[in-house]
Amino acid sequence: MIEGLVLKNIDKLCSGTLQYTGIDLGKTLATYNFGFWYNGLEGYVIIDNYSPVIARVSIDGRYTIYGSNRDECREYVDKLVKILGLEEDLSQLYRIGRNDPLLGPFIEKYRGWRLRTTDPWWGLVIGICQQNASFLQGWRMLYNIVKLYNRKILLYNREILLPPHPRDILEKPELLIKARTGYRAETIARVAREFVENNLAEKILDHDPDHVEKLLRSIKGVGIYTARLAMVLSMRIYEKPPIDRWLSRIIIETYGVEKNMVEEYWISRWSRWSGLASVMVTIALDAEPLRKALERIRENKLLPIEDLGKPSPLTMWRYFK
DNA sequence: TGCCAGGCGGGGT
DNA sequence: ACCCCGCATGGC
Repeated sequence: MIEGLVLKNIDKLCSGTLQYTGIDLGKTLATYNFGFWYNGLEGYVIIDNYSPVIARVSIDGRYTIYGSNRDECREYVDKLVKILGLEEDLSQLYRIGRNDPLLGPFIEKYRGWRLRTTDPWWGLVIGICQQNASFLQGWRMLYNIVKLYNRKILLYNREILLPPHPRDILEKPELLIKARTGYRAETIARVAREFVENNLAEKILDHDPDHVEKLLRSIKGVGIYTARLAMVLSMRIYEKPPIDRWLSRIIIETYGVEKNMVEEYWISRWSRWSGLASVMVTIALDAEPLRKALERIRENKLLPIEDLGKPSPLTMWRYFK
């Protein structure tokens, strides 16, 4: 119990229905999400994590937006559409990947799936927590972070958790250790400082891949993988793919390419969609550890398994509540 | 018990 | 340009 904590209450601003055919909002909301933000029927989408604006979205498309500034509602709906990727045209990617030995089945069965983006700060934290750890360990760190910082807002008197503000990290860096992030805590704190003290959010607005990658990599502890994953997850910059040891091995085994040619091959295969393809592979193979993932590929089990018995990108919301 | 895993930087060559 | 190591933590 934190003494004197008063939660800000934000109001209902507007509501409506998202009319987009061919989009599977359930899968879009479910992927890489926690139980406190998605329950199988509806989810909370954080439109602005700093002066909080939140959308409640049900899988049939109905939405309500909560915030403090009623005049901005139309702009918030536009942002919601962008976050959910509702207007992203993936037809070229589908054409390229139709018969792909790795992503073919996923691309066919999950046509309605879209990448749900985060803000750059949280995208970087996600990337850092994946460093040198299993999928499960990384997402447990993220879960611990949200729970321990316990940043909340009241939506019409309903409490909703939010990711910590970078300032929260600078105030209580010790909670990162409690969240079991280990040596990653220093990197997360450095990134938080970049946002608070050096206005990193403004600097990366131009979305030029090389410029953004260079800026992010200038932070100690943020390397090529973390920078690019954050670029995919928060800015839809797909032309510089994040390729970790896991995906690298998978590409080597599946396509029979040499180790030093992996990135070049992946980019040439997926054209400007290579970063999104990287994320798709993790979903298709349920983010299984390498051994098991390679086994799945050999057995041609290239679609997510509904009852895996353990958390996967699509089902982790059922486990982390 | 070590050893390793969806990285990274710092040290060597 | 490489190669190699240590690093928090957790799983096996």
